[in-house]
Formats: sequence, structure tokens, C-alpha cells
Amino acid sequence: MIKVPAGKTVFGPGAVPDNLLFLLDGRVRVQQTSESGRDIVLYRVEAGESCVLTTACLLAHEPYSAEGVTETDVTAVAIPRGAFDRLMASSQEFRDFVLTAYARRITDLFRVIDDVAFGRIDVRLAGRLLALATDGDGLATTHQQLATELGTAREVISRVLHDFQKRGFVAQSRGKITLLDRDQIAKLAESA
Amino acid sequence: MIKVPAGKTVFGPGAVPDNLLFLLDGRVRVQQTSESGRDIVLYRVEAGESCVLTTACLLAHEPYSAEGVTETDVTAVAIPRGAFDRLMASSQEFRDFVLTAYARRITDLFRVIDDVAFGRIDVRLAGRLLALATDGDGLATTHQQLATELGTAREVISRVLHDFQKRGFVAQSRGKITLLDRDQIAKLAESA
DNA sequence: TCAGGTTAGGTGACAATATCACTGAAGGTC
DNA sequence: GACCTTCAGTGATATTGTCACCTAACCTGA
Repeated sequence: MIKVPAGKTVFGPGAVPDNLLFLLDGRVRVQQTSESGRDIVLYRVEAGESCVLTTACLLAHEPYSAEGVTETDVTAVAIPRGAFDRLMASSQEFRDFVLTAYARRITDLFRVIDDVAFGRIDVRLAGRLLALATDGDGLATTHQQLATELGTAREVISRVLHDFQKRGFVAQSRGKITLLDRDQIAKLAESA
Repeated sequence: MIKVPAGKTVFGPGAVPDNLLFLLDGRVRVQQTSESGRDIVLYRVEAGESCVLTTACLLAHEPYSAEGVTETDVTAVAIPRGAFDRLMASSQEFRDFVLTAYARRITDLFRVIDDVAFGRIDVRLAGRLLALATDGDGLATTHQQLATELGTAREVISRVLHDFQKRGFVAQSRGKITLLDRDQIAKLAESA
């Protein structure tokens, strides 16, 4: 059982874990940095989910650039490799859990690819704003962080948010965004 | 043991397999169609690899849009669900095989995301041409198919290929592309 | 072997997004 | 308040995507 404070890199290039983590509480963001230095968020691991996937990636000795960062304080169970193997051998439930987790991640990634390849930026941003503002309509984030969410450039986010502001969807101040009209934002997010 | 001719859709929306497939010979292309009707190739399954992943995706009852198409005649072993479960329970080697396959796919998808989000089109096309032209310098493919490979539009491929042609990298005729200068193409493909 | 249909490819105009190079503004610290 | 750092705004330009339409190549059947 381990605890990690918010904002720590729990795995990534240069930080290979030797345990498989199961999140009991908190949230981990998995993102990738391209050669050119730009980032994109791939998915998030929530409480009750496992990190098997990313760990497996690390074990698959491939050149690898994704990293996991805690977004909140995190409580997790660390399962050593040996115990993982024994559980996989002995428990049908555990196997189902692991395989289902993989499948879910893969569909997540399919979704990301679809969005990045074919999605409009304003639509994607609208959706992401709603997804991020789970408690309340306020949202403490910078334009740069939102750019990383979507794998685009800060300037692009600035312009789209400026447009949202003009349309009355959001209010902005430094490092903070307030959703003013969730219905309209949701409508935009839905528009393919 | 089953055989499938080239060009068949082996799984996808509306064609859910009840078996897990292990390819003995041939190649399967896995691609996704977006709501807007545009396609992108996600990865390929080669001889010796398994389709567990996509099948698992199908089992994970999620809205799902990827499909698998045979690119060559394919010979595969179909493993029923029950046998898969028994193998997972009894064989360490089988579990390693499956988990490694998952991990490889995931890194493939990470790569796709990186390319789509941050890669230049000419660089990506150069790389793909080299990857597709494995036997000889000729390549029987249309601009539309190449666009699907990269998740872009046909017109874009047409223009880039036209540029490649002017630079002496390739020669074109209807439905056919010939690589004239692999070195130069490789150099472009490498240029991040 | 020609007519008509179908598919592949070309192209201009324009829209959306990315990149670059700045600028100013907000907040923190001494 | 002076200075520094981070955040955000913006114009100019490049790249890529979209739309509309055209031409050329191939196929098929009379």
C-alpha cells in the first residue's frame, strides 16, 4: 500500500515501476511527450482502476515516451510482479479484471485517435471543459494545460476560449475558467 | 483452423467474432471509421500475432467502430472463448504471449497518436510508403488508400505525392506508385 | 471499337489549425 | 514599488483540411 502526493510522476521515461498499481483513491493522468516537446493527454486512471496497462508497456521494452502524473493525492496498492503472476494464474476474476482494463484503455485510445485525427478543436475543447469541471462550474487551469489535454498549441486554445467568451459560454481570468452556459457548451460538444 | 480470402472484413461493427484469432499466415489491417466517414489505419496484425486485443474490445461491450480487414489470404487458428480461458488459467507462456501482444498494440497506438497529433504529413507519408513497399519499389495503391493509412484526405495525398514526384522521389501512374529514391524518402521520413 | 459509366487523380478557392514572434498583463517576491 | 516569472493576446504566415468541380484512365457491353 503506497501513497503519493499530487503532481508526482509515478512512471515514465526514467521512472520505471517494478510494481503493478491499483488505484484505491485519486487520479493519475497519462500523457505523452512528442519529440518536438509537445504533450497530449492519453487517458486518466481513476480510483478502482488499474495501471496494468502502462506498466505492461514498460515491461515490453519498447521505446516509450508516455508518463503518468498524479493529479490528486493518490492511494494505491502496489502488487509485485510475482504476486501479479500468481493472481493471473489462480483467479478468473483477476484475469477478467485485467483484460477488461486493457480493453477499456484500448477503446479510450481509439477515441483519442478519432478525436485528434478528425475532430474539430472547438468541439473537443467544449467536451473537455465539461469533463474537467466535475465539481462546480469553476476550473483552475491554464491555456497551456488545456492545450496539452488536446494535443494542440496554447495559442489555439486562447483563440477558441476567446470566442467562447464572446459567445457567453465561459468567463476567464488568469488561470481560471468559469463555465457560464453548460447547455450551450454541451450542445457544441455534441455537434459531431 | 480457418482460412479467409483477402479483402474480407473479419470483425467490426456488425461482425462480432466469437473466437479469438491467432494468425498463422497473412495480414489483417485494423482501421477505424469516424462518424464523418473518414478512415484511419490503426495497426496491422501479422503472422504469428494475435487478434486478442480487438476481440477483447468487442467483448468489452463499448460503442466500437474499428474493423479488421484481411489484406492477404489469411490462415488462422480460431480459439473459442472457453479454450482461451483455460489456456489463460493454465499456461504462463500463454499469458505472457497475450499480455505482450496487448502491450505492443498499445505502444502502436501511442505511436499513431503521436504521429497524427504532431507529425507532418509529408514525413508521415514518406515513412508509410517505405513501410508499405516491402517487396520491390512498386506499390499498387490509390491516393485514397494512402489517405486512409494516415487519416487524412485524398487531396492532401495527391498534392504531397505530386511534390514527391517533382523532387524525383517517386513515379506515379494510375493506381501505382514506384519509389525511385529510397534514400531521399528515408531521409525525409527520419526528419522527425 | 466506340459509348457510357465508374473510379482515380488534379486543382483552385477557401477554412481551420499550427507556428512564430512578439506584446502586454497579472501575480509573486524582495 | 521594482523586478521577475508566468499567463494570455495577437498579427503574420505556413500547413493541412474541405469543397466543388474537372479531366483522365480503365471497364463493360453492345
